[in-house]
This record gives sequence, structure tokens and C-alpha cells, in this order.
Amino acid sequence: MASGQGSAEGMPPVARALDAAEARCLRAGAQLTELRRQVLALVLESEQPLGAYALLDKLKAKRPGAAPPTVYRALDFLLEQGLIHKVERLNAFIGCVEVGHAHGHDHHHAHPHQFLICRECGMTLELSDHAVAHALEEAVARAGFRMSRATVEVEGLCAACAGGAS
Amino acid sequence: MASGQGSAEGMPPVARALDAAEARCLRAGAQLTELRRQVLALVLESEQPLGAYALLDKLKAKRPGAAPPTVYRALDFLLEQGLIHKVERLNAFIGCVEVGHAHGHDHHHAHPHQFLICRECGMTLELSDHAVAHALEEAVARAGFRMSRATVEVEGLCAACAGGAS
DNA sequence: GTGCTACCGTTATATAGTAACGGACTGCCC
DNA sequence: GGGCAGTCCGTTACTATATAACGGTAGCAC
Repeated sequence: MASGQGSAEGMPPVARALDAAEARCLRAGAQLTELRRQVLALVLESEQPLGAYALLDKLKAKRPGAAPPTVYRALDFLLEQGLIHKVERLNAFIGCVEVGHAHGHDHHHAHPHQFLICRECGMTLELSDHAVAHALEEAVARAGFRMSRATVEVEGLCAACAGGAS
Repeated sequence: MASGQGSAEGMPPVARALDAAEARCLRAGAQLTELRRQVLALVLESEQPLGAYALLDKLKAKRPGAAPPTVYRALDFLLEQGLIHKVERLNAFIGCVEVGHAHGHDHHHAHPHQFLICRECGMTLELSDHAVAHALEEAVARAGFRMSRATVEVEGLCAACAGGAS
């Protein structure tokens, strides 16, 4: 396997996600190169969404010559493969929680998802709420639109931060 | 009235919207100054969402000294008053369709809304679908979040563009 | 070999957004 | 009237985000 381990048991979450990404790219006929893998690892290691330039800074530790196009090209690839998402409100990128889950069919990319962003602590949570997705599909169809991708992002207070200060 | 006309009948839509905006600001105790009015007019005159710098270019016709802060300050004000929305996916601004509608109570700002963006022709449609808003509220609450603002933007094909090319 | 493609390094530039300072004006209090 | 605070806006400079364009290299088909 990609991480050189025989099984997913006991592996750190990031390594497991990288293996899942590797497998997914293989199936899709896409190449998860070393650069892309490094960028994906950096995104996954971060708890919070990471801006492209923050990513670039981190990347420079391993790849001194890295420049904006280096990260953006990798990010574009990862977005296309559905391995990460972009949080539009933050101009930042975050790992997709669905990668590595078992699926009956390949959803190529762009599964329905929603982000909850805490304006206090910055924590960002990904939901995959079916009811929201369904309601949105209906509304879009009623308007005569054909949907290809949806961005649903909520800014607010997470449970912890809402508890502290009203 | 602000536009110097006695009634809304027969007025061009933009002028009517400007009057509504004026009234709304009055009620809110906010000042719709000449600059802010000009920026709002430019946003309303455009069929499609307008970027801040596109706006700036247009504004320079009337206000040669205009600079980025000129537009951004006006846009911030208009956003706060709920007179325009920002389309995050496009980094662009568009007039709010709800202004001028009759409301039983003042919703200060931020009514629930969704954008449908045609990737072919760029047309952007604002919805105010209650089912979507409701589903989202429920999902957010289940996650223990307190929502303050939501961004819902769908990229796809409008009826016209979907009809032409499958 | 030649030609093609994908990937990436590199430089430069475009686009989006803010910080910070100062001047003009208004309203208010005394 | 003088002083004071608040709002609005002009102006300069700057930060942050993203892309264009060119060139090199490695792999592969023929």
C-alpha cells in the first residue's frame, strides 16, 4: 500500500486518508504525485481550513522552490478529485470527510455537503445533510436550473463558543 | 420622494428600487449618501453580479477620484443594510430582490436567500426558498450550531443554456 | 529518433481587499 | 462662539488571493 503498511488498523488518520486518496485516484485513472500528496497531507493535517498561501508557506519547508502556481495546481487537482473542498467564505481549503468511506458507486466528485463555520474559534465542520441537499435540488429544479455544484456555508457559533458567550 | 416622482407607477425599476432603498435607510436611521446611492444604482443597473473593480471603473465616470476604498466602503454599507448581496463564488455583488417588498416586520438585514449561477451565460437568479432555509436551520441546529448567516450558491445551467446544449 | 502529453519550476502580473491618515462637514454641549 | 465627537469620504500605500505564460523534463507511443 501507499503508506507501506499492511492494513488500515492503527494507522494515523491522515495516513489512512492518504491511502484512501491514493486508491481513489487509481480508480479514477488520476495521478496522485508526490507534490499533490504533500499538499493533500498538509491540508489534512490542519484542523482548520487553510489558505493557499498558508499552505504555500508550509510547503516551502519540503519544497523550497514552491510558488503560488505550485499550490494552486495541486489544489485544483485535489478539488477535481473531490479530495478537498474550498470554503468560499474563507478562501481556504479543507479535506473532504467523505474520502475513505465505502460507496456502492463512484460519485466521481462533488458530493453534497455543507459547511458550518464558527466565527469565534474558526472551527469548520462538514455536514452531508440529505434533507438540505434534497430541498436545494427541488428549489433549483423548480427554477428551471440544472445544478452542477452547490456551495452551502453557514457562519455562526459552534456549541462550545455559543455556550460561553450568549 | 427621493426620485422626484409622485408614485411608483411607471417608474423604471432601478429608480423604484432606489426609492425603496431610501425609505428603508430612513427607517433604519442610516444615511444613503450620494456616493452610496451611485454605487447602489450601478449594482442595480447591472443584470449580472458586478465585481468591486468593475464597479470602480464605472464609478470613475462620475467620480474620477474614486479608489478601491471608495467602493468597498459603499458596498459594506449596502451589505449591512441588506440592499445588496455578495456572491461569494464570483467575488461579486448583486442587488437584493427583496428590497421594496412589503414586510410585516423589519428583518433588519440578511433574509434567507439562495443564488443560482449559470456557468454559461453568467445569469444569476436569487431565490428565497423557505424549504431550503428551513432544512438548513434544522441541520445546523442538530449540529449544535447557532446560525447567523448562510451562503447558498448553486452553479449550473439556466433553463435557456441547458436547452441549447445538453 | 520524433512527437505528444502530463507535470512542474519559474517569472511576472492580474484581481480582490484593507490599513491608516487626514480633511470636510455636521450636530451638540457648554 | 469654542471645543468636541462622529460620520463620511479622499488619498496613499499595502496585503492577500489567484492566474497567465513560458520553459524544462520525464514518460510513452510510434
